Amino acid sequence: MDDQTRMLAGLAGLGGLSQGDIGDPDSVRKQLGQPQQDIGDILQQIMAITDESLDEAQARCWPEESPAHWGGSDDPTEGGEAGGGTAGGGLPLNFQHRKHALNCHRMKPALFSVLCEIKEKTVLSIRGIQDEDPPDPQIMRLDNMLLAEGVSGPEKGGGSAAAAAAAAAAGGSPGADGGIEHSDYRAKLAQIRQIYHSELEKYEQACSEFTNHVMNLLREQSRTRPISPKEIERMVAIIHRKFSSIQMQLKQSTCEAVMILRSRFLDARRKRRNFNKQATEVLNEYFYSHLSNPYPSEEAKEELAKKCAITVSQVSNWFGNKRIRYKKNIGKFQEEANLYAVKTAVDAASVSAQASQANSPATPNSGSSGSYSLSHAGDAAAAYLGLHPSNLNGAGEAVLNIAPSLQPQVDTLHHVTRLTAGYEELTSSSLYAPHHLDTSNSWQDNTHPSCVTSPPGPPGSAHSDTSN
DNA sequence: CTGGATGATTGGCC
DNA sequence: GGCCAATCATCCAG
Repeated sequence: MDDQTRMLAGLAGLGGLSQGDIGDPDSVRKQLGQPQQDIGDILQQIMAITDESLDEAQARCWPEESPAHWGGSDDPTEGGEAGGGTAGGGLPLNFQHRKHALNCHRMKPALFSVLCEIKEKTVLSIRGIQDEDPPDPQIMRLDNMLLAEGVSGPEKGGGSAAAAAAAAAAGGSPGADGGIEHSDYRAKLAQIRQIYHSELEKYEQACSEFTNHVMNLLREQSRTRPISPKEIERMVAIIHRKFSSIQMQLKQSTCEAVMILRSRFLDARRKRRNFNKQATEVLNEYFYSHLSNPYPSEEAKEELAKKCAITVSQVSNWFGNKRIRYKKNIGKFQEEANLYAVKTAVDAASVSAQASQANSPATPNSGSSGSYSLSHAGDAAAAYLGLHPSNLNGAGEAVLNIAPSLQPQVDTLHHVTRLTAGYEELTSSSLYAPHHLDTSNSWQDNTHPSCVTSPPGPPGSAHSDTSN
């Protein structure tokens, strides 16, 4: 039998096969019988290549450097030559021979087309199972965050802008060491950024290398088994998905690193500095002179902030803390309150004295033009020195129950209050009426006296704020 | 080193 | 949105 007759016989044998039988090499061999032994061999070889493991295939394809060998030809038979040539380096000789023989065999195109037909059907069944999915919202979130933190954005500006914004948000006193910590933060952020980008680059490189490798592999295999371009595309998409999940891990850990860095460097609590003495004094003066309503307006807050060289939110924080801590333990603040009341009064006295000198003595309230007016002094006196109606004797004299060491200042205060508003005004005004904190902890309309010299503070209320 | 003081943050409420 | 209350994290004097 020459080649031609063998081929014809082979085709005739093949024609008798049903579609299902073709899928089974054993049944093919059974039906072909001994005379068509070579066709059975061919089939076996095809199946062997189809079942070829990835490692074997890799050994065949990977050494090639130039993509030129798989690009050109549409003819599978021609591909054998090209494939054999490219796979030359380091391949077992018998393998090359087998492959070459298979590719050159006259039966190969016929068998290949049958395989294509089968593949077409099976591919149809799996097509549509996995189509391109929408962009992962989580990875978008991570991207946005990295962009906002200045890690994944443009090289310059993003990071420092974010750091500056964070530093501004942290507030705090403009200490000299703030700059050092800030630059330290930027340096660390830049380090994270660098690591992130180099890792990202590595992943991208690895991804494209692996994609190329798989594409080469598939194209190489497509010469001996049917692989459509769509399948290759799908495979590439799968690879990209896998790598993007790795990228997401990288982004996640980068975000975590940035968060830790931020909390370490920019958390204001970690940079807390006590306000300077002057600032505390200014705030305390305002607080105790407005004890009836220690809620500074926006304008007052701004003014205090300016005076103390702190931010408005720090003023708000300070008043929030002060109110709550004062309320919790009035007894503890008694002495402080006395001191500030006296101080306020003394200040008022000096203002008043200046005013008296400057103006007519007949204008006793002329000193109220300062930041803390004389009415404040009266307010303070009423609030802290017990100028409650019940504490006034019949002659309108205040019965002051304060420490002996404060007596000189109290005398001054007496003087001041006589000079300025006078007891009548104080007692008839509503200044001290709302100074009291009631049991419901409301600052206004309370029941217990504002007299800080005899505070009814909760017995044994030992400052629960320091529970930590 | 320790405990109180204090500035800042957070969560709930109105 | 401002305030309160609880809490955290740090400062600082003893």
